[in-house]
Amino acid sequence: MPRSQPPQPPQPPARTTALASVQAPKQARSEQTLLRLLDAAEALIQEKGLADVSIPEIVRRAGSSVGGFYARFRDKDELLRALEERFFRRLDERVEELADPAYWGRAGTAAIVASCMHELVATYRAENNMINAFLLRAARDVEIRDEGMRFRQRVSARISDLLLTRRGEIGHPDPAVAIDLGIQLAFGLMLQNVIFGELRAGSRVLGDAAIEVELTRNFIAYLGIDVSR
Amino acid sequence: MPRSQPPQPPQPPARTTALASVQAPKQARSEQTLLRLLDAAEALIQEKGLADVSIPEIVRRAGSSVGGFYARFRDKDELLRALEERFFRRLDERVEELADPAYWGRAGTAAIVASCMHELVATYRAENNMINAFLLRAARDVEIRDEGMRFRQRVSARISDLLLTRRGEIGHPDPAVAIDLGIQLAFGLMLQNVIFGELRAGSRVLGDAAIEVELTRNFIAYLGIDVSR
DNA sequence: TGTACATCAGTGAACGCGCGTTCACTGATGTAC
DNA sequence: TGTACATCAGTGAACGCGCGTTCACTGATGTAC
Repeated sequence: MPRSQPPQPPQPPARTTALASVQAPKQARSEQTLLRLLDAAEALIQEKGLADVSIPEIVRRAGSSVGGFYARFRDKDELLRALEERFFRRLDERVEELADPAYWGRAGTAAIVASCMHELVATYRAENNMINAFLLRAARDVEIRDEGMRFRQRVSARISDLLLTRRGEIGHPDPAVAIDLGIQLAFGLMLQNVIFGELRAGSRVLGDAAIEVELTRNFIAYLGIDVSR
Repeated sequence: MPRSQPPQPPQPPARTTALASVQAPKQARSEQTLLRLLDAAEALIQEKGLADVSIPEIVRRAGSSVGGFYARFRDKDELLRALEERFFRRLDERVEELADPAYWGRAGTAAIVASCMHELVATYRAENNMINAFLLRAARDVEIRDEGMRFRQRVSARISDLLLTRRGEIGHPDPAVAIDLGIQLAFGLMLQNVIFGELRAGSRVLGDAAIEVELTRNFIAYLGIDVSR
C-alpha cells in the first residue's frame, strides 16, 4: 500500500540550468550522466556528423550504457532537442554581449555590422557539424525546427534593438523588415556554406575573411546605410 | 561457348535524352518503365517528401515491381541522382531562356533582376519537396552535392554573361564575385524558406510578392546598381 | 545508530521494426540460319 | 516462314542489416522510525 505522502527527494545539484526538453534528474549522479551523454553526443557529432553517430557509440564514449541513456532521454529525438536547447542557449549569451548598445558606444554602424558578420562566420565555421545536424533534423522534427526559428527570431530582435536606435541612417523604407531579412540572407549564405562545404564565387573559393567582407557589404547596401558620413 | 561477336541490340528509342546517372535501357519497354519509375518517385516526393517514400511504394505507383526497379537502378541513391539530373536539366532550359540577352533587348537591369527573382521564388515554391529531398541527400551523397554545385555554377555563369554586358552599371568592385554571391544570397534565403516552411521578417510572414521585392532590392543594392538613371 | 524499505540509477543482451536489396523464376523481344 | 537460342525485362516473396528501443536484473542513494 503506497504512502499518502511520498518522500521528497533532496534537490538535485543543478550544475546545468535545467533543460526544458529533458525530465530533470533527481540525483547528482544522474545529472552527471546526463551531462556526460550530452557532451559525448556533441563531441561525436562534431567529429563525424550526426548520420554516423549511433546511441551505442554515444554511451560508450560517455562511459554509460544504453539503458542509462534511455533513463535520461525518452528517445534519440529528445537527445537532439536537448542538444539544440543547450547549443542555442550558449549562442544566446554571445548574442547578448554583441547586441549590447553600451558595448558599442560611438562606434560606426558599419563597424558593428562587420563585427556581427565576423561572429556569424566564425560560429558557422566552428559549429559546422552541429548546425548541419539540427538542419537535417529540422526537416523532420517540428520541435527542432521551431526551436531554430525561435533562436533566429531572438537574434533578429536583439540586433534590431541595437540598430533601430540608428534608424536615421537606414535608407530602406521598412527598417525592421530590412534588418530581419538582412540577417536571414547572411544566415542563408552560411547555410549553403555548411551544406556544400565551401563557398565559391566568380570561379574561386572564398575564404572566411572575404565572406565577412561581402556579407558586411551586402547588409549595409541592403539597409541603405550611408557609409560616407 | 559464347559467340565471339555478341549480337548488337537495336538502338533504344530514346524518349528521354539519356541520363548519365543511369545505365541506358536497351528496349523501348524498359525505357518506359524507367520513365514511369522516375515520374512516380517525383510525384510521391512532391506529395509527401522523400522521407516518407519507400521503394515498394514507388513501384506500386509506377505499376512496376521491386525487381523491375533494381533492373533500372543500382540502388536508391542512383534513383535520386537520376531525378536530380532530370530536375536540373529542366531548370537549365528555363535559365537558358531567361539569360538570353536577345530576350531582354533594351530592358532596364532592375527589370531583369526582378524577373529572375520572380522565377526563383516561383520555382522554389513549386518544387519545394524536391529541393528539400536533394538538400537532405546532399548532406550525405557527394555526387548529389556536386551536381547541385554544378547547377548553381551554370546559373551563375549564364546570369553573369547577361549582366556583365552592363558592367558599367555595377558599382561593386568585383562584379563577377558580386553577381555570383548575389545569386547565392537569394538561393540561401529561399533555402531557409524551404526548410522552415515560411519566411518571417519584422514579426510578420512575407508573401511571395514581398519576398521577390526584397530579393530584388537586395541584389540591386549589393551590386551597386544605380536605378535612378 | 541501525535496519527495512522505496525510489532512483545503471547494465547490456536481446528484440524487432522498417526498408532496402537479393534471387530464383517466368515472360517478352529480338537474332541467327 | 519457322524454330532454336540468347538476352533483356519483369515478378514478388523472402532475406538481412542496422539501429533504436525494451526489459529483467543489479547496484546506489536516501528516508522512515
